[in-house]
Amino acid sequence: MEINNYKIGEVASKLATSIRTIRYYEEEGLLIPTRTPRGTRLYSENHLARLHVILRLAKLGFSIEAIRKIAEIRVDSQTGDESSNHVEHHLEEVLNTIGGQIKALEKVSHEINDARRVIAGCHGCSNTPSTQGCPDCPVRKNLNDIELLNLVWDTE
Amino acid sequence: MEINNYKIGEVASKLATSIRTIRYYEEEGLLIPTRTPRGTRLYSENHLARLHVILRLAKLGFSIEAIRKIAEIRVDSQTGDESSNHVEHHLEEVLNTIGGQIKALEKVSHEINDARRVIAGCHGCSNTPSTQGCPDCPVRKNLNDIELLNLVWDTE
DNA sequence: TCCCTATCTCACGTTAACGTTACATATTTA
DNA sequence: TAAATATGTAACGTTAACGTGAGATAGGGA
Repeated sequence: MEINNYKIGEVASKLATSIRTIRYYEEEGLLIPTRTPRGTRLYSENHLARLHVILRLAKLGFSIEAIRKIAEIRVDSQTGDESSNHVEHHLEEVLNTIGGQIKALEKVSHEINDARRVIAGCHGCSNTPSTQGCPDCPVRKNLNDIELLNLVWDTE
Repeated sequence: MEINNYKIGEVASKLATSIRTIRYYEEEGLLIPTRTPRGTRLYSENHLARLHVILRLAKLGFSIEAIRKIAEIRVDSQTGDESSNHVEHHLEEVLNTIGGQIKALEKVSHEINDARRVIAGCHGCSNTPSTQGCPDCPVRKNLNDIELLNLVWDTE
């Protein structure tokens, strides 16, 4: 079915990654190409699609191990009900982790926005705890509500 | 104002991190404690709040360098308009990056759910491209719509 | 066929973010 | 005050995810 085969150099430039990375994923068992009789690696369109997913996940911070476990869904889901439940459980975990990550990122995002606004309203003083010239400093007043401000505020 | 001071061991257990990590952040200039005359590190409540933010960001994948740059907001926002604009620009970048990360994570999350559903509807066949026994295999039919399925599908 | 670029397989190098002794003080507890 | 813990500095070790040559074929165009 698939007619096109690509050599590793083409694959690398097509997906904007490095040859070493592709070979590394092969060492890790994530992407096994076919070979010419002489040993040159050949990648099909399927390989490209698979590699694209791997790169997406890697960029999001998934480790090789985590990607490998996600890839094992099919295998395990075919080997009886118990292991199938095990896989379902693992997937739930993954989804929960991702969900938590999203929540945490949204929180940080909001805090950065809030912090920016508060700081903008404090052009006069120097924003240090020892400052006496700005007793109602908005930064200090929001330290408890906007946790990220503690990073901006000088440590005592 | 702040009365409580904590030694490094207390801080580590309070924030569920390691002593080495705290000292490492100090080496990196992110969290500078005061010292007793003899040299023992002392951390105030402010230090704790600051460390908590650092740990949150680190857990989200922010590098030390990225955290440092966020912490520099205050400093730079006080040094004239040009650098202030520079900081604003950097913050926009950070927010865009976070936003993109959130979108990408949501996409993966949806794909995992979709993939799970599709695979569940394919208990019979072996899910490999060479399978002839399942010509209408739902996995193959969704390979283009649900990119993550390419990771689950055996590579040709 | 000659030449040049691409690929191959080792195998050592690199960076971030800590972990892990080792050995010397400091502090706390019995 | 002695013993048990905690903390200090210094420095080498560790892991993941590649980067970077070295030296030897392979493949494609003039």
